[in-house]
Amino acid sequence: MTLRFFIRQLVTDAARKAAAALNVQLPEGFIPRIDYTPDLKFGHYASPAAMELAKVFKLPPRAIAEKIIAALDNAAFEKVELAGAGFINFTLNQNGIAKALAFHSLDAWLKASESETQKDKIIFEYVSANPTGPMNIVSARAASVGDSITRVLKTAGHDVHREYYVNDYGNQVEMLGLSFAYRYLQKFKSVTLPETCYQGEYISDYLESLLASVEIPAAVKLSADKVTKLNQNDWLAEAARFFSPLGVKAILGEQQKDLAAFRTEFDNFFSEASLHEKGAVLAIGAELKKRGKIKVEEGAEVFLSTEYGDDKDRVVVRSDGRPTYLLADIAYHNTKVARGFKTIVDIWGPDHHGYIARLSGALKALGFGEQAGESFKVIIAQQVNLMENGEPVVMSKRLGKFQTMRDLIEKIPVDVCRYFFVTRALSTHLDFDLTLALDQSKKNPVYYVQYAHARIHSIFREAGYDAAKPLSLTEALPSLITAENPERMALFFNLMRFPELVHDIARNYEIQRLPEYLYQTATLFTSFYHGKNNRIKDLLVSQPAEAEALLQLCSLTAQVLETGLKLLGITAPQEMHREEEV
RNA sequence: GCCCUCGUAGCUCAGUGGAUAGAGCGUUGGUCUCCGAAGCCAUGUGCGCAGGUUCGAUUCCUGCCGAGGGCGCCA
Repeated sequence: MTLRFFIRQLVTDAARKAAAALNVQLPEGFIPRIDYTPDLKFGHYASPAAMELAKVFKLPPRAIAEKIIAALDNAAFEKVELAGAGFINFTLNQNGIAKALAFHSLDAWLKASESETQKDKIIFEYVSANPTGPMNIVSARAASVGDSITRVLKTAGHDVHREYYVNDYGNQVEMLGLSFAYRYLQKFKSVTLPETCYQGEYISDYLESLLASVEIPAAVKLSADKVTKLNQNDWLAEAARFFSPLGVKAILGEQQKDLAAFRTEFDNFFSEASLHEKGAVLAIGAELKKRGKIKVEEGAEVFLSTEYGDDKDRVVVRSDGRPTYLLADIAYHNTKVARGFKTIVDIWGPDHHGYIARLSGALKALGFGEQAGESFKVIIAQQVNLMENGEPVVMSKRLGKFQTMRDLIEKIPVDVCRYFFVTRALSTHLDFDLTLALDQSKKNPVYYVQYAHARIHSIFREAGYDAAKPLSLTEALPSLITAENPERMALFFNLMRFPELVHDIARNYEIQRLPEYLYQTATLFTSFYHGKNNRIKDLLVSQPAEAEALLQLCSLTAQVLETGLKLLGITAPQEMHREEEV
């Protein structure tokens, strides 16, 4: 159980008693807010509950706060004070603090705190890059954020499914096949690649590996002799059909390699083509029609998305009878509903924001969201600007060393990439500073956090402890936390917040708060480490019991840093080695 | 034209409607006989403008100004 949850229960009880005594009704489902005090000198936690209740109770906040304090079970508190306009400040005593430490390790504590989560079945879709070329930097950002958020959701106790939607159907896939065909033809004959084809050199590279590893059927196989008497258009059509699925497979394989190198995992890669093959796409169109949400205009079937706040109605079946991408996406999201997910979250690229209204409208039209707890949320991953020496890096072909996710991974360590990508809210533009990313000094925050972790392991090595095994936390630890040792107290209460932060992020998806927290933890630890009274090496001789307790504090810090970094897909090294400057 | 994101310290940015708005970088000055100096300590006249909602607004709403991005019977 987290301390915040514990206090919230006590305040809820007290507010209920206060309401009964005053003969007023608490608002339906009232849950008092429990915040952190702006400074530990005010106490450890604070609640503005009395201010929130002022209107309902028709009393001044301070008067309500007094009633709540009077009704509060205060066994866990050293003091409970009324402050400011009506804040209730809580200072825990050692019994209270020990509540959180009853689990002896961070893992056990997190596990026990899962019960505070309203467990949900969540599907998270992210990256979903088109299988027509290498992934770009925004995909890397989405991968990093999606992966980290889902790790947090799991830790908080949710049932999470991570999915990648593969657009392996339609025009662009045919165009991909045609691009391969042209590149193949170019090996024997000078032809110009049409503008509609994929221009990237990577097509030729993939073609070569395909030619080396796959049996090419006679109808497609070319030779110098055959090219002279070729019916070019017929051959191109045939060859495009042949290369199309192979090209998708090859490119998807490369994408998966990059994702693995980036330590991002998916539970499933969902094929769009599989929906078309099953007839699920046209079937969902029929379902919308049955529900009266389709009109026919110039021979095309049009979804009435304006009924759901869209700018205009959207074509879902073209006048020639072929479904649009939107209809396939509706069918895809319908499978998410059918698979029993209550919370559906998508991370999309910046070019898709206009798409939210029509898809969420379609889900509403199909009845999703009518039941309690059902929600559909889209997070837009905004663009990434690469910066070098304070100047934007132009991503032109000529200058662009950093056009793709792979370029990025090859140049910048994954630990650094992943840290940088999660330091800003996904929905805001991100300047990615390559100069700072390559900097191994203190300027680079990820190394600062890792350094603090490594330093703790160094302390354990020096003290003759096995650093690989976390120390079991005992009641000796809270006894350290006294006002005479502000560094210990600041560090300790920061550590107490970690499980609370996990729950917050699981609720609001604001992953950027985690790297910020870890940096803060590293700073507080380093201050503690330099504190005159905290020299474990000396205390081991003079005050072995206190040294043991301090080692527990260090161990808990290391567990928090390691677990936090792991949630971000970043390693927690036990020793740091700086690469020599060349 | 419509939509999205952003405007906080010299710079890059934090800040689930609450108490004295915080970090890093940069600047300047201290600091290693001592568990790792990738460190620590000190150093600041800042919420774009105008309304509104609220007991309370940097936070929510509206308008304006400024910056970036996006708006297909492509996927």
